[in-house]
Amino acid sequence: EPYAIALESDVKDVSVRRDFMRIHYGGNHQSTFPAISEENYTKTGHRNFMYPNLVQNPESPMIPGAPGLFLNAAGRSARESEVKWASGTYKVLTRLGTHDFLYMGEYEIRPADSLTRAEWTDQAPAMRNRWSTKLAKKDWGRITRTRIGLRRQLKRNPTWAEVEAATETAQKFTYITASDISKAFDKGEERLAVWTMKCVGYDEQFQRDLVRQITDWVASHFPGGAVAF
DNA sequence: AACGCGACCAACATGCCTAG
DNA sequence: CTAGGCATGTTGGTCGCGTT
Repeated sequence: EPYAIALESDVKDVSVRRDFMRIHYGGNHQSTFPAISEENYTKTGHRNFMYPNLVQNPESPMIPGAPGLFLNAAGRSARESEVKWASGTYKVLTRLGTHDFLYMGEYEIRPADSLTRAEWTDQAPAMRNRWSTKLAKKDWGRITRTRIGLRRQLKRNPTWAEVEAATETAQKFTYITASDISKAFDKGEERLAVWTMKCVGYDEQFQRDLVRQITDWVASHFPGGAVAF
């Protein structure tokens, strides 16, 4: 099932920093799906980038061409949620470590069944912890917090319409803690939505450009030389 | 004591978007 | 056109814990 890539490994295995990607291809240096300006799109011809990290997405591809899974707290399954990432392919660069994003290939991202309760509890504590604390704190955790808050009030699972209605109000359910969230996932009341990531191509020219540019970039930013990129 | 690892915390800047 | 706010985050530091 992995996509076969015919590119010499000393080119294929060269990873880059987000700072470098921001400067050469645009987008902010944090987002998983950074928005790319028209200007940068015109310049590079690329605007579909995806930068998963392995803590929140332990099933991200780690080897170019390999398939993977992308997780998201959508409050409902990927099949039920609004259509995202349906058109076109994405250049996936997985964060393998600090300053270490590696191009995996061109990926199609398609809805799948949500993570089961068992699949959640089998995950590493660091992964579950990360999701719980982020969902408690971040704006994008609001749907999950709302569902948990409503479940408490109603003594039953809220409908999607009820969740949507609640997000129209000022109530952001910030009193729902990371521990509350963690318990809700442990009980299977909340589940992470899942998308499959399938490699359908590999942009050799893109990777060759990265290698060529990163060499110059690192040389100019780290004149000492002995800095991993 | 030293070391490695993970958890945790706070600082961080820049491109992009939206409101005016 | 400009100003301000936002971004499923990254980074580097500290701390606690268990191992060497």
